[in-house]
Amino acid sequence: MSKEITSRATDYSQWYNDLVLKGGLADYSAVKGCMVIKPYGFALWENMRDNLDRMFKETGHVNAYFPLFIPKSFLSREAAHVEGFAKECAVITHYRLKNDPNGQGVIVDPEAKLEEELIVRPTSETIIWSTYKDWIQSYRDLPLLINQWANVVRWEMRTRLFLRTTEFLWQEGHTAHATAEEAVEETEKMLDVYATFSEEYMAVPVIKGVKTANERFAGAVDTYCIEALMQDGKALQAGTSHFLGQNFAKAFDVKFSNKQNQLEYVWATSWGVSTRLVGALVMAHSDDEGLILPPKIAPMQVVIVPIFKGDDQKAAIDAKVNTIIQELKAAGIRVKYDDNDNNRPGWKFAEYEMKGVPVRMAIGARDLEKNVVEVARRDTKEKMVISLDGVTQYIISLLGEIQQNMFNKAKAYRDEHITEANSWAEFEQLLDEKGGFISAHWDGTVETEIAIKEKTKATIRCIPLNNKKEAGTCILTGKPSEQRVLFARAY
RNA sequence: CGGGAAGUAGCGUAGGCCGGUAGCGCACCUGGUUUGGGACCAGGGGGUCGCAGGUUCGAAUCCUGUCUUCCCGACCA
Repeated sequence: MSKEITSRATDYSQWYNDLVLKGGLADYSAVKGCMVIKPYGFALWENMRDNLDRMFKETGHVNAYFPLFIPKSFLSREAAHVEGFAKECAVITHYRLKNDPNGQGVIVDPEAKLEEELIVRPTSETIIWSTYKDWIQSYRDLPLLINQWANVVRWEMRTRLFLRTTEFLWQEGHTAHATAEEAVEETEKMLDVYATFSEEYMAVPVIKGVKTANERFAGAVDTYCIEALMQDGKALQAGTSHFLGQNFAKAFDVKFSNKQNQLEYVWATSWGVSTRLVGALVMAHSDDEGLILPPKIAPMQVVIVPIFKGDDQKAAIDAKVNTIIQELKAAGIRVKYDDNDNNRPGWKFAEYEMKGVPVRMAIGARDLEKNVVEVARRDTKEKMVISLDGVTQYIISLLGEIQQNMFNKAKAYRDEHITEANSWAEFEQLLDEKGGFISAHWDGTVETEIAIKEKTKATIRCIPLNNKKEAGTCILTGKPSEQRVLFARAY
């Protein structure tokens, strides 16, 4: 069949592409590096977005929206920031087209050149801090806790569906505080929100940590991150939360009067997660038969497939299924009844397995007689025959069990793939033969970090929060080290 | 951006070297039989062969350019 999926063992990259394309999440588009997010994929993103949005609001944040375009000069106000993003910015130079005088089509009107070019935002710190200057005068205006849901553009050389696209959807929180302590607290609080969301909703275990100076966000004092592990043993940065110090306040001259009526620069944070999370979800859980989606964010949690001979049986099944659906919906469960007659049950089973629907119910005349239904769970592929009495309660607890099982399985895999290396030979062997996170001593210098990356393609994913101090020697240079850090090859 | 591969109907592909009416499977439409793990029979529709030039009486096929995708690099909060 045309919908066969490449196995993970054959070609992991192709497996991932197959799942995204054949699972109906996204498609390639006519624009290089940009994808079309299809309804099923967007529904998944919406469920992520809605839960995150609620969590942001519960922690005191409000939403706003800032422009897509940023004056070129803004970007260069913060030196490290422009350094980090300059190489991947789309630039608007003109605002008008005209008919080509020499033939068909249209050309850029050379008379419509902009006085100052506009950058399509790769991130919004600059446009937002230029605005915050007008919003903040007093300590009474702080903290300012704002989030925006937006699209951004980063002109990457090599793109991959969801994991790295030229345009992507994300949220970016931008907060302003009176003290460094409060800003750091905010940075850590939002990292916790991300970790909670990832583990409790996506069922993807993450390691919270801090980036090294070399991996830090352009313009940040400290970058916190959550790191997840994919089934091929590569790490994926799933979210970041930055303590920006006073860098952007100084760049955009944002000061406030404190209680003593002294002017001080404002302290800042920014934090974001993107549609990349969809890629993380796919790669963390799915198998060679297709997607496996966690119940809490699956667009469909339950699909019901009728099995019938003739209209009479169909009518009897419809009647029963309608009462089941009403009960499930009343319990807040997202359920679909697929009574489309174009495809037979076997086709539907395969299709919904590919789409990763957590629970499938199949019901036929035989079941009606016995007052039962066949329930199949996607995560373990087990099938159970369940009494129709109390089936709603059963499904509710089953969805909870699937959610928990998916997390447990991913966590067991992740935990098995955090390995200590105590020598260079061991480090290289682990990278090539086992993958995953490697906990090893590092002498703390950028030079060593880069040297290791050049030799092995492994990077320091993070220094875990609450890392225990432990004297040792750097695996590459043998110089003294005070703690282990986590290395991995990463997306 | 460098190296490699590819683009022919919605999807997967044959044909290309050696130029001469574009074929097959799945999907789709109509009718019928079916329905407990990717149904079957009969009939039918859909293509300027990625796009733009060029060579030629004639181009899917040869030449040039260009766009897009995939794999490996470089790049990447």
